[in-house]
Amino acid sequence: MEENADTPSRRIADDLRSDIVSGHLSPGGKLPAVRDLAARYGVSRNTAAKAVALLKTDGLITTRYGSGSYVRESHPIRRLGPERYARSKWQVTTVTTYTDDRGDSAATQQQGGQTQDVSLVPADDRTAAVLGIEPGDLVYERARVMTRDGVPTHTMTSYYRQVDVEGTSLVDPRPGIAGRSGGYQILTEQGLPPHEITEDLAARMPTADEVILLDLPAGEPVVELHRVTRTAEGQVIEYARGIHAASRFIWSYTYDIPD
Amino acid sequence: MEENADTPSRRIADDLRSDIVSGHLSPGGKLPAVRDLAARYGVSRNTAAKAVALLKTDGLITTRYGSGSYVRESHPIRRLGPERYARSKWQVTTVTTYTDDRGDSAATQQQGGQTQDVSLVPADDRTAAVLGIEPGDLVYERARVMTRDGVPTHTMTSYYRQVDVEGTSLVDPRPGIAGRSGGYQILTEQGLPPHEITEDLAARMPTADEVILLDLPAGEPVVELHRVTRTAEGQVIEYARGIHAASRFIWSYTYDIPD
DNA sequence: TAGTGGTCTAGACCACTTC
DNA sequence: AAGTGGTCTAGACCACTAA
Repeated sequence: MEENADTPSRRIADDLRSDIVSGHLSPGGKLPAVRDLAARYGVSRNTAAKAVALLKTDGLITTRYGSGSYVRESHPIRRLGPERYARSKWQVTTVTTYTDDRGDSAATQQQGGQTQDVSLVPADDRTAAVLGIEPGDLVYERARVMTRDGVPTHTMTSYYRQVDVEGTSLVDPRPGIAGRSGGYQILTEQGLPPHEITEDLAARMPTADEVILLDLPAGEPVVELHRVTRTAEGQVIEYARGIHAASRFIWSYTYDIPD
Repeated sequence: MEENADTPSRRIADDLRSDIVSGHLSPGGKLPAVRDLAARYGVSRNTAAKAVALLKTDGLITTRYGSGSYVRESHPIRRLGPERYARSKWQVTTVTTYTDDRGDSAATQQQGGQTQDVSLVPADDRTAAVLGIEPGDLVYERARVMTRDGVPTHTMTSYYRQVDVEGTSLVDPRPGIAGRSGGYQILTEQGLPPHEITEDLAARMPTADEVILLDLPAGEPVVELHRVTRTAEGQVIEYARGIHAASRFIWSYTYDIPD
């Protein structure tokens, strides 16, 4: 059943792997140095390094330059269901504002585990098609990077038609209102209450940029999520794209069997 | 912005990568031999091989032992929405049967791009919890491997309570009835019409077994899908687990924003 | 300063494919 | 038989971390 290349580097990697999964090496624990592995197994340093590299691309360990190799800590997994968009979570009746302590002049702000950056950009083909405008037309882009416990977990970039959000606090963001899911609140105030969501999901390996942005360990895939939000009348009011570190999420959907 | 290690192997890999994305090397096309790359760049064979290995783990190329390295063909992507479970697709009124030409005696059969294997197995903890039975209780396991154009795309293994399907054609499978989505038809005949589905999705790197089973190229993630099917009364009638080659699918879900 | 991961060279052997 | 990918050795240098 097993079609394993029985090579020294694979054997060393397998030994280390079973040490990890069996718990002999606990998360955060340090692996033997590559030089030590080489000596213990009687192989060259290069071969031992290759074994460690295998575990790295498998996402089992992380290496810290000049420090050592460590068993990767498994991150808490968050389950994402439709309830994360529930009205009760973003619909506010009394607007509570609070001032920004640090008084940033830039549009980028740190607030509650996310950065936010709003700008006016020309729509690309996909965005234009979804929002029902022409490619190149200006749209408001609201780019966010969400973090949890100081670790970046995902990005989410929303696009709005200019006419839909012009003059709102989303365009000139102040803390307290344009936070998480604040977009839906603003669209509701604009007479465009969101009603229906379509989410498309695809998994792939990250680009080099995404590895840096999300601080992804080697061997961690990402899930690319495209979200289209419509009103009850079917008008598209938001198009959003997000990149999620795969290991930190589970998506969950419940629906009736169609006819 | 770019935090790229400027090493020879990276540089070679980058050159090849831009040849691929620019189209100078078309899908299915052959890359220069490692020895040639080494000579052209004036590096050791080892270094050139490392560059090729980088592209391989990125999923951009495939290597064929003893033959060469080739630009990976992009597979057609299938969009998966709830409509794939539509009643009209599996509910049959007139049962059409046809005979198995090859007359296999085994329970494993080839039919229309999928293998099927039915057996009675003890339920693991997760399956038991979902189906509402005790761990170790016997359940019917229906394991399938789906292929498309001769390429395996995903596995899907369903679990049924013994009492729910005993004596049906699912247990003693004959071709023509227990094909794709045949399980729902049988459950309906048993007085347990499926009504609601919950799907959980998670992306991760494949195990060694999955790489072999799905013939996955290096650097291709998988999506693990867990499906729970219930009747209108909320009774769980099927629990299924599937492994999908990520690059061949997009999942799509549409739902109303909850309150 | 000592230890560590990362990378490289030059040469070698093996396994597999293609002809 | 020739070409190719995969792996290995032995030794070297560099960049980074930690004390």
